[in-house]
Amino acid sequence: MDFDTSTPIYLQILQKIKRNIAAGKIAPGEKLGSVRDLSIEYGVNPNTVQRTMAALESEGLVYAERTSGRFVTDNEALVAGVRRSLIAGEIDAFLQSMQELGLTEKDVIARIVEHGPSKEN
Amino acid sequence: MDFDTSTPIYLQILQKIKRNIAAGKIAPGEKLGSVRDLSIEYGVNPNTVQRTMAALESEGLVYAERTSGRFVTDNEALVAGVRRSLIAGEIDAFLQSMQELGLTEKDVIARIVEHGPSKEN
DNA sequence: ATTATTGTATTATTCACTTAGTACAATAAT
DNA sequence: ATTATTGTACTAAGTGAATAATACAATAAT
Repeated sequence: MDFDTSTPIYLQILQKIKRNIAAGKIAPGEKLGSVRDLSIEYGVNPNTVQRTMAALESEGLVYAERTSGRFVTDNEALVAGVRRSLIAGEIDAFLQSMQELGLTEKDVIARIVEHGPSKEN
Repeated sequence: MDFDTSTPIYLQILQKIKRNIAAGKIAPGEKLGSVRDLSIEYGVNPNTVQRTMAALESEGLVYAERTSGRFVTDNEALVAGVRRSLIAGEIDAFLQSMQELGLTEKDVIARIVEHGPSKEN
């Protein structure tokens, strides 16, 4: 994984995992890699991953079991809420940004349309 | 101005000014506030503003004149290019993010459409 | 010529993030 | 019982960002 030097690594990992949970890429109840394994996977210090996990736990998105490992919450309502929150927040920020740069919502929609119909799922 | 603790302040100021230039809020050739004044306006150390300005200069967006102050470049083509680049980059990032969260471009457009017309909520 | 304003440079200090290394605690697996 | 794997805690060191406090350099205004 490639990190942006202008944002703390533990936050970048946090956001990545958070988005994966919100998107369902990591399902509720699913087990995460161990702190040690993830630190290797991300190429960072185990302490950094530990910090990420502490933050994710304080949000209630994951929980630790002493020696079994760490798991995504089973609270699907919470996950759904996080997803909605992420989407709403990003849309707001995006539209405001486009407006500041002089684009109306019509302009934005036109740009998205011509952006190229991507493959359907 | 309120800063995000997770990104260097000098970069946040950089992006804000850069966007203002791209949006034409600060016109080509227009004078910027002095380092000292801006540091007060933003509530940060003059050194921090100085660092921002050094970065903006390395991008060619502003230039300094010894005692007159600092000005936005007269190169309108450069400014226009920066604007296009910002817009294109943000649209790409936004659409990719929405796709990751499970929204198609149609979904996104629908959300944008229902976003604007309803100022009442 | 003097003054004020501007950009610029320098040194020191504090703080958060990151890494490194080590150790301990709990429990599933053997 | 022992071992391995997991989460967790701790100390030390290095780095970049931000602040604070000065000082110097250049020139427009007076």
